[in-house]
Amino acid sequence: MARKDEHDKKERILDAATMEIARRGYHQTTVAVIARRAGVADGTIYLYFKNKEEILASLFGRALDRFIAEGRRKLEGLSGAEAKLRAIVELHLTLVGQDRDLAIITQVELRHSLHFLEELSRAKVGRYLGIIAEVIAEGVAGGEFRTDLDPVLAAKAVFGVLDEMATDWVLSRRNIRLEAKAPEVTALVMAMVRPVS
Amino acid sequence: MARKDEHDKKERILDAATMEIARRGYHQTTVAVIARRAGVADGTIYLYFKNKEEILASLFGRALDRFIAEGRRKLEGLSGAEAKLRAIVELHLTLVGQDRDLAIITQVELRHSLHFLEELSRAKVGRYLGIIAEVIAEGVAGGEFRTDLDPVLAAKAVFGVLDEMATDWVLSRRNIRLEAKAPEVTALVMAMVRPVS
Amino acid sequence: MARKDEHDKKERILDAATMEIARRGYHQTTVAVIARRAGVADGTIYLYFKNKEEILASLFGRALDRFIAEGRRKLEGLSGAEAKLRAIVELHLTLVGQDRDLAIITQVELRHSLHFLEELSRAKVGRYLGIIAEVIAEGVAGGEFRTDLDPVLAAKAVFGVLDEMATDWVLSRRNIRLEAKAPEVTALVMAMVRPVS
Amino acid sequence: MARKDEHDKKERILDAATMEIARRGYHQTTVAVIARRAGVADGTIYLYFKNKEEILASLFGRALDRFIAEGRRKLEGLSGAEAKLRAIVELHLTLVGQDRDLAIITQVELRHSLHFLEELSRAKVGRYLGIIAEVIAEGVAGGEFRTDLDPVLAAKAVFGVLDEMATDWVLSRRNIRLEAKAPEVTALVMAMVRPVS
DNA sequence: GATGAATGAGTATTCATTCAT
DNA sequence: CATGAATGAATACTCATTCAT
Repeated sequence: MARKDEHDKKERILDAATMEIARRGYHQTTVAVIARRAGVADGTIYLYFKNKEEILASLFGRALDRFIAEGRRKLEGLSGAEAKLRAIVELHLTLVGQDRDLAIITQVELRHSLHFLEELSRAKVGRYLGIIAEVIAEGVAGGEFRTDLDPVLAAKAVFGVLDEMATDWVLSRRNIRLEAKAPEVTALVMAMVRPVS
Repeated sequence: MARKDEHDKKERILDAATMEIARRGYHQTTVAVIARRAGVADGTIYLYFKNKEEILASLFGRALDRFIAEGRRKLEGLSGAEAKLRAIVELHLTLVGQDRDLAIITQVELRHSLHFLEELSRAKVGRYLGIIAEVIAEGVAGGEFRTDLDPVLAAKAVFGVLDEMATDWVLSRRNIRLEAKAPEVTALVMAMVRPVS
Repeated sequence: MARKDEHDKKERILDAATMEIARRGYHQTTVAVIARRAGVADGTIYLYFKNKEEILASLFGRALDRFIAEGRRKLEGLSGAEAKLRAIVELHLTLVGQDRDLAIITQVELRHSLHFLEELSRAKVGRYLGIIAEVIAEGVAGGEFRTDLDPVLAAKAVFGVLDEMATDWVLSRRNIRLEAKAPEVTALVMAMVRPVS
Repeated sequence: MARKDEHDKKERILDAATMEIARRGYHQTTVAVIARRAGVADGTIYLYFKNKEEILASLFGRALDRFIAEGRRKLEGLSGAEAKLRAIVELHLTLVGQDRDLAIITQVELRHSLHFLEELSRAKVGRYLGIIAEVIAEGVAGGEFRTDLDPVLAAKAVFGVLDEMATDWVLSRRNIRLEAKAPEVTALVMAMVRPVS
C-alpha cells in the first residue's frame, strides 16, 4: 500500500506537471503551481525529484519508456522490415497524437536549452533512433530496402519527418487528428527507403 | 554616417547576442552580458530592442531573411524542380553549417516556449516551407515528381529531414562539416518525391 | 504560537518600515532596508504584503485604526458636544505627537501621489471626518454650537486646523511637544463652533 | 527677443510640467515626457533647470509668487484687518480654484518627501503665513480681533482651514467651484478671530 | 544655445530550494 | 514521510543626467 501511495504521488506530480507545463511553458510553471495541482506541499516535490528540471526529464523518460515498450510489443508480432517501418510511422503519429499536453512538452518545451537537450533527450531519443536504424538495416540486408542506404542516417531522416509532423500538429491549433496523416506520411517514408525498381 | 553607426550598433548587439546565447542558452544569458560583449551600456540595448525576447526574434529574423534571399538568388538561375530541390537541400545544409552559433540558436534556443515558437518562428518558417512547396508543386505539375504528392505535406517532410540533420549536427560535437552530408541527404529527399519508375 | 509568531513578524516589518520611511522617505527606502531592519529576508516581506506600497497602506491603516479606537473609547465616557470636541482636539494632538516617525509618514510621506491619497487615505480619513461631523451635528442640535453650521464643512475646517498643527510640528524640528499647543488650539476650534452670544 | 524666447521656453517647460505632473504624479512623470510636451529636447530642460526636482520647485515658486503678488495688490486697497482677512480667504479659494492642475500639484504632489517639503515649500509658505499673521496682528492691535490670539498660531489655523478646503476640492472629483465655499469658510475663519461679544 | 543618443546606477519582485517541526 | 514558512540570489528594465556634435 505504501508503495502504491508513493507511486501514486509521484505519478500525480508528473501528471500535474504535464498539464501545467503544456499550458504555461516550462519557465512560466512554478514548482508551487505543480504542487498545488498535484495536491501536495511544495517541499514534497523534492522528496521525489532532485529539482525542477528533473521533473521535466522524468516526464519525458516516462513517456519515452511507454513509447518504446509499446513499440517493441507491436514490432514483435510483425515480420518484414517494411511492415515494421510502417508500424513505426503509424505508432509514432498515434502515440504522439494521443496526448496533446505531452506532445507540446516533447515537441517544444523539452528543447529549451542545448545542455538539457544534449544530456537528456538525445540519450533517450538515441534508443529510439537505434530501433528505427535496426529495422532499416534489416530491410537493407533482406533486400526490401535500397542497398545504398546508410541505416543510421536514414533513421534520422525518418525521425525528422515524423518529428516535423508532430511539431506541425502541435503548433497548428486545428483540431485534426495527427494519425489521420499516417497513410500519406507512410508513403513518403517508404519512398525514401524502397529500392528503385 | 549616423545611419551607419546606428546600423553597426544594432548589428553589434545581435552578433554579441548570438555568441552569448549559443554558449549559455537564452535564459542564462543576461542582457548585461550581451551589452558588455557588444561594447555598449545596458540601457543602449533598449534603444534598439523593446526587450530581451525581441533580440532573439530579431536574430532569427535577420538570419532567415538572409537565408531566404540567398535561396531565391540560387534558385533563380536554375530550371527544373529537381535541380531546385537539390539546390535547396545543399543550400540548407551549407548555410546552417556555416555558423554553428546561429545554428545552435535556431535548432535549440529558439524553441524555448510554445508561445514564442508559434508567434515568431512559425510565421517566418512558413515562408520557407512555402518556397519548398512551390518547387514541389512545380515538379508535380511538370511530371518530374510523383503525381500523388501533396506539395505542402511533402515540403514539411523535406524540411523535417533537413531540420533533423541540422539538429543532429548541432548536438553531436564532432567536427564534421554539415554539408558533407548533402549527397546522401539529397538522395533521401529525392527518393521521397521521385516518381516510381 | 504560530499565530503569535506570524503576527509578530508582520508587526516587526511595519515597525521597521515606519522607522526607515520616516528617516529616508518612501521612495528612498528600499524593501531590502526594511527587511534588514525587521530581521527577515527580502522575500519574507512578500509573504505578508503584496508589494511595497501595501506596506505604506497597512502602516497608515494600523495607525488610524488605533487612533479611531482610542478616540471612540475616550468619547464614550463624555457627554456634551463641546466636551467631545475638546477631547478630539486634545486626542489628535496627543496621539500624533506621541510618535514622530509615524507623524512624519502620515503628514508627509503618505501624500506622495494623487492616486494613493485618493484610494487609501481619504477613504479612511473619511471615517474620522465623519466622527467629527457627528459631534458637531450633535452640538448644533443641542444648541451648544452655532445653528448655522454645516457639520460636514465645519468638520473639515476642524480637521484642517489640527492637520496643519501636526504638519507644522513635523516640519519644525524644535523639540516642543505637540500637545502643549492643545489649549490654544482648542480655543480656536471652539471659537469656530460656539454660538455668538 | 532672445530674452523673450528664453523666457518663453522656460515657461513652456513649466507649463508642460504642470500638466503632466498633475495627471501622472511627480514620480510617474519622466523628464522626457515633459520635454516632448514642451516641444524641446530632453537635454534642453537642463539648460533651464538643475534637475527634475528643481522643475517642481520652480513650478511652486512661480505659482506662489503670483499668488502673493496678487494678494498684496488686493490687500493694499483695503483697510481694516477683517476686510483683509476676508479678502485672503476669498483670494485663496479663488486662486487655487482657478487651475486644478496646479492645485493638484500644490495640494498633493509637492508633498512627496520630508526633505523637499522642508527645504522648499515651507520656506515659501512661510512668507504667506507671515502675511496672514500680520493681518491678524493688526486686527488684534486694532481691537477688531480677540486680544488673546497668538497671531502666528492663528495664522496657521487659518491656513489649515484653507488648505484642507483646497485638498478636499482636489480629491473630490465633483465639478463644483472651490470659491463657492468662500462665504461659509469666511464665516468659520472670522469666528475664530472675532472677539467674544 | 539646442540636441538626443548614450549612459549605467539602482531595485522591486519572483521562485527554486531548504529545513525545522 | 509531509509540510509550507522562510530564504536570498538573481535580473530585466527605467530614466535622470551628460556631452559630443
